[in-house]
Amino acid sequence: MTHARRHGGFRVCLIHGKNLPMSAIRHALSTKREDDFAAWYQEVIASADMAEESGVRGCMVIKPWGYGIWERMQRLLDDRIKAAGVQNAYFPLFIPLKNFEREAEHVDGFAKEMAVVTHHRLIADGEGGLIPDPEAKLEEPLVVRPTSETIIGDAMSRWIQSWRDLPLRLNQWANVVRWEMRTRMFLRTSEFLWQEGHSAHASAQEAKDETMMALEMYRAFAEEDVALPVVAGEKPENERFPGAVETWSIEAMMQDGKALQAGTSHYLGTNFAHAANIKYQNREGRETLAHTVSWGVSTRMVGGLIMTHGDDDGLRVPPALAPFQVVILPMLREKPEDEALLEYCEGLRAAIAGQSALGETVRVLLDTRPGKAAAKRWDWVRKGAPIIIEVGGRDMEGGVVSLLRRDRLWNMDTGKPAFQNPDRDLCAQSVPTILADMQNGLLTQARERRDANIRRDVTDMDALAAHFSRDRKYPGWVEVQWAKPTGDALEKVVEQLKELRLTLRNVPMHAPPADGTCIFTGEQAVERVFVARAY
RNA sequence: CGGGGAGUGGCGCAGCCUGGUAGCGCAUCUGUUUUGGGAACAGAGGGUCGCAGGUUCGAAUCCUGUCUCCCCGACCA
Repeated sequence: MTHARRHGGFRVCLIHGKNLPMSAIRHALSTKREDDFAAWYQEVIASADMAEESGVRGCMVIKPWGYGIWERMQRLLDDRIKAAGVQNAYFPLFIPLKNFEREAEHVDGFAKEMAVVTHHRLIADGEGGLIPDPEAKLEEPLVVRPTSETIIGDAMSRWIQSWRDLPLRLNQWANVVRWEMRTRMFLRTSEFLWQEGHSAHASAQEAKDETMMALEMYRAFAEEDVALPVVAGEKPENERFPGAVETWSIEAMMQDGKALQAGTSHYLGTNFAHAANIKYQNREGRETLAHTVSWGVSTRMVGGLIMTHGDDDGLRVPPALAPFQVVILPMLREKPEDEALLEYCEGLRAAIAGQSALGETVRVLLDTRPGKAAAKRWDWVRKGAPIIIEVGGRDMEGGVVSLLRRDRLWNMDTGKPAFQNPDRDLCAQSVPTILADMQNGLLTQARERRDANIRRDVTDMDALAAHFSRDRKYPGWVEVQWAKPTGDALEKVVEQLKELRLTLRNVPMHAPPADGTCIFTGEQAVERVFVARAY
């Protein structure tokens, strides 16, 4: 009985958030989350004008609104990276094939998904087409980078001679290519945009500290900027980055209960230093291998934002990331009185632009494109602009405006948009408060939803299988206790989970110590680990 | 890569089985009337039917190949 009730509770909690009178409301999207989450996700992207298919396998065109959100992420994360003392640099797109041959695990991990450049010229095929010129075959093929450990390692080996050269801490913003079997916009594309941090250190401890520094930076970025509650923890051995000694991640719960790995930080030990010959003379004059670290966050974070904050009316962009936080829509009539209205709106725009919210100048757009305000309103609702302000002649006469908060879109009594009508000047002053409240509210809402959908009382495999049975639409996550098996024993566990379409996510950092038995082996448990379906 | 589905104006689809001048809805443009709120009416523009071959007097339609997208798996920092 508890089960049935919980199940019902989960569905309401995961998708609706609140019990709205759904039937009375005409939503801005045609697909609801609870009806078809995957179709809903794609409709949000299309109707918010974020991205579209390109015709090139697995590659997308990121449109201004989607790219604007990514640029905001870049800005805020880059500020954090620089504040941590890491410097930006740029390394080549092409990596010599032989670089990958030096680290066995690394090549195993990536060989199956690499794009390779083999020719440097095209010639006519005699039938109106072009083919790679057989005469222009490269001596050594070039790999389009799937990640840059090996080429940055080359540079590090040249730049590091002495212990005085350490630590060397770099970051690059770049695109990478991984020839994935199955792609989904933003979540897994053949080409994606990211930042990759790379550092070399004198000691294992210092390198591990850097690994944790990056992980904590990601946690703060996710929660404070993206309003994405995450669990930071260590990945189990089988989920490690190829060639890493330790892989840490931040994991977020999407509204369908699946887990999304939203950022990773790897302690690479001396594996890559050995492969790339990153050595230095220590204070005693002895040649020593450096310890290296890498960490990355990608455009996948945009997908996580959509699946965390989107609703049945489209996207909701957290104010910190919104390219425009406030959009003003004058109700233009193509008549002489438009001029006075525009002047009134311009006054509002200037007043809002003079405000500062979340530590930055408020980003406000006065949308004067021709068209009806009501039609444009729904465009901005679907795009997820935090505050939409409509202004008509009657507002102007009364010295007020019509303000709509994207996080409180509907008046649940009337089933209509929940407009407020503040005084124009008070409205401008209240914008920073509203934006801060919304940023905070989105995080709180997502965190409560996540916490309500984590179970910690599952102690045997039958109960686990029941919890994740096929008729459970959105089962969320389960935190289990385990004996941390390794090698073949771990493989067996992974196989068991695979049959349930489940994966091990991570071992949360701040969990209470284990006090039970291992759900997989029955031995004394040593720690807790999250089990979930994953993207 | 395995199984399933689909590519036809910007978007969503019908037509294909049974070959014979390319259609519908939304969107767009123009005009009129409206308009405190996701307008109505009238008219108009826009497609070599994913691409390449083949069969045929004639191909969106039949055949072969190929590319792309979606779903389920497998795969996946």
